Amino acid sequence: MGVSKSEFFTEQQNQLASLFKAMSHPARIAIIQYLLQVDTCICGDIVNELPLAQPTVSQHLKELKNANIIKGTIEGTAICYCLNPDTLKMIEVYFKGLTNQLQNKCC
Amino acid sequence: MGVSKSEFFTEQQNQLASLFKAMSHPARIAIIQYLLQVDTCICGDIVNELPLAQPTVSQHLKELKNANIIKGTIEGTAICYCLNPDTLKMIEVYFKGLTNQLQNKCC
DNA sequence: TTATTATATCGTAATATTGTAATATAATAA
DNA sequence: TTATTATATTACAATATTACGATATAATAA
Repeated sequence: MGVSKSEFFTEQQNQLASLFKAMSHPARIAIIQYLLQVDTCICGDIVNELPLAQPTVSQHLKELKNANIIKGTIEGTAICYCLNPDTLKMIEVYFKGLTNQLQNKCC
Repeated sequence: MGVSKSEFFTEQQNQLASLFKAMSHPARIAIIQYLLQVDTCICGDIVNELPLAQPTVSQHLKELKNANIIKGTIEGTAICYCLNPDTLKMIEVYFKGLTNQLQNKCC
């Protein structure tokens, strides 16, 4: 049916799934890595960095913004993009919790 | 077109994207959390833990197995499932690297 | 052998995602 | 005002995902 039965899962499970979905495309990973690589927020040359048409890149940026992985602020005609350290830190902490819990148990 | 242009991205970018895609559904997050919660590998009651039909759960388990997030070993008529600590550790390390790099820069 | 039980696969419907051309918007420049 | 430039939105085609009924497989039990 293509529809996730999200109502049967917890808020946290749905939120984590959305976050990972935002990172589940190589173009969006490439955007994250590019923003990490450059020294500062980058104003308006992300489209040129990717092998995709402008509307496609715009769509990917929108998904990353909706997931709070990046922030964009308007700067004249351009838009300055930045990673959101809080969200990335949150994911790191989640996986740290996972691996810590795993050490005690298992297989 | 519904087809990712994966050939234009690096191997690492595609691999990370696949890994996150495997975790981009609440049912698969629920499976991960359930395997973490129980003390040991769990043999054959994952279907009963989820609000989804057996073929659907089987499909989700297959995706997690393909992504190396869980391992399954046959145990008589049942299958014992376990988290794969290596993969989870790898993701944790990736995000640790991200947040470390972020501290020096930014916004 | 014939159940029974657990899991996988197939087929398919409903919906979501990806990508782009065309177009719109919004800020500044001439 | 009319360009120009940067980004967003719309519309749509191609493909992928999600879910499940029906069925297959595979191990054990009776």
